[in-house]
Amino acid sequence: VRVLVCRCSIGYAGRLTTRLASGDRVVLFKEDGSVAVHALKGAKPINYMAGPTSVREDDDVIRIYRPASDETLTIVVEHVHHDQRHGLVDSAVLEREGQERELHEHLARAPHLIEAGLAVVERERLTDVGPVDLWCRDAAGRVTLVEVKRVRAVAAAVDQVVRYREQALRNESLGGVRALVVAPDFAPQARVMAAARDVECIVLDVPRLLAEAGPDDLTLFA
Amino acid sequence: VRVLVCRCSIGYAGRLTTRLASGDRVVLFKEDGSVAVHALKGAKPINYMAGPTSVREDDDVIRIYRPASDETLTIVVEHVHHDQRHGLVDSAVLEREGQERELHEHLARAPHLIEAGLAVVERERLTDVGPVDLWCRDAAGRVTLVEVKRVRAVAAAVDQVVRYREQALRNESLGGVRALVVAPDFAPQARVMAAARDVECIVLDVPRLLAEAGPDDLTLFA
DNA sequence: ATATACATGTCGAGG
DNA sequence: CCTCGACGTGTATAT
Repeated sequence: VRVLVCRCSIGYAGRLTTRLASGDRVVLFKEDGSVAVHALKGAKPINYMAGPTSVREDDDVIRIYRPASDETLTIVVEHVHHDQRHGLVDSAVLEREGQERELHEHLARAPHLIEAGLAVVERERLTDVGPVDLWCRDAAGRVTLVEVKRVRAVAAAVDQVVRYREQALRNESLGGVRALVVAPDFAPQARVMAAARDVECIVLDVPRLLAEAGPDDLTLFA
Repeated sequence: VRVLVCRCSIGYAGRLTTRLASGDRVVLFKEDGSVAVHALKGAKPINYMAGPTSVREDDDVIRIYRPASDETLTIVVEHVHHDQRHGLVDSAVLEREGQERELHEHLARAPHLIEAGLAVVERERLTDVGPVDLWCRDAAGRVTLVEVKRVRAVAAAVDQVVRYREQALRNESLGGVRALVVAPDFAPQARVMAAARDVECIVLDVPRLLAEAGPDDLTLFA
């Protein structure tokens, strides 16, 4: 990895065109050909290129080209504060825990958290318009489709479950099909949409429940 | 900005939990409190924290905490290859060309690209369920709502313009309101949705048109 | 501060 | 290979 700290101007041309006037930045060149330009603020690079790329350096102009997508990043170096290559080794991979998939599993084991009498028939049931998170039957035996959101639900989440319901109605010609969105919190527009489309909003912060109880104790809640 | 090149192990706990075993990485600490951890591959940080944060360093353990979202990034430093602070200055802002916003402006100047006789009444017209990209009237005088996508349109884009149409019908009690999606390309699901909901799909790659002609020559196309 | 939509989104799973 | 939805999404903009 090469770490270049410099004052520079940067241009990008590819999916769009960007221009960044002169200023100090930290530029990382990695062995896989990827490049990341960090400005002084923000967690994400202000400019970047995915590898593989070809890097050409003519004097004070560094030109990074990515043939696969015909993108070019051009860095005009005006002053070098620091420039060093590091021979580094890293074989570790990032391990994640606590994704939406797990959420479904926990809810599938404790559907009463959503509603008394609810029974999960199938998880991730595939339809023509996408997978339904939880395909259920309620206490009255009605088909009930549940879309689970780990974070705040927005209008799009309501649209999503409405699509599933339409498809379910078409393919199964069932009497009434209910549509639910389960989320820790709902955006105002989502509430409006849900009311308009007859979708039920269930406020339920499963990650927090899991944190407060043990992962195996979800059945304790009601 | 502090640039730390080191062998380290990293843990993140917040919206989920991640763990990264020992390896060499480049860590950037910025003045705004944000932190970016770069592994040896990939343009984007493998771990990161948005600012503002508090950073505490006890011996070989660096703990970054973000109160706003109760997230913690923990870096256990095993070996320091390089560690340096740089006093940097950068007041430039990234200028982008070709964003969706600009597309609206161009289309507003050349609405005939969408359809002959179309007239733009208002851009970014606000409704209770979101802003309508282009609020227009067609040659026959009918209200016509246009949703513009810079990239391939998916089902959600169709849902979006349908929301706007519903709202328009409710608030204005207009006769017939047309709904259009303009995009360089449409996903099959989007086509199906559009047909089912009576939404028209207009294939139009405005960025390419702009690239082929000059930005001021859009009116030449028909 | 909150709410909303964009993004060079990027990434991974499923058919 | 394509199609799709999730993402620790992050980030800017408008209310």
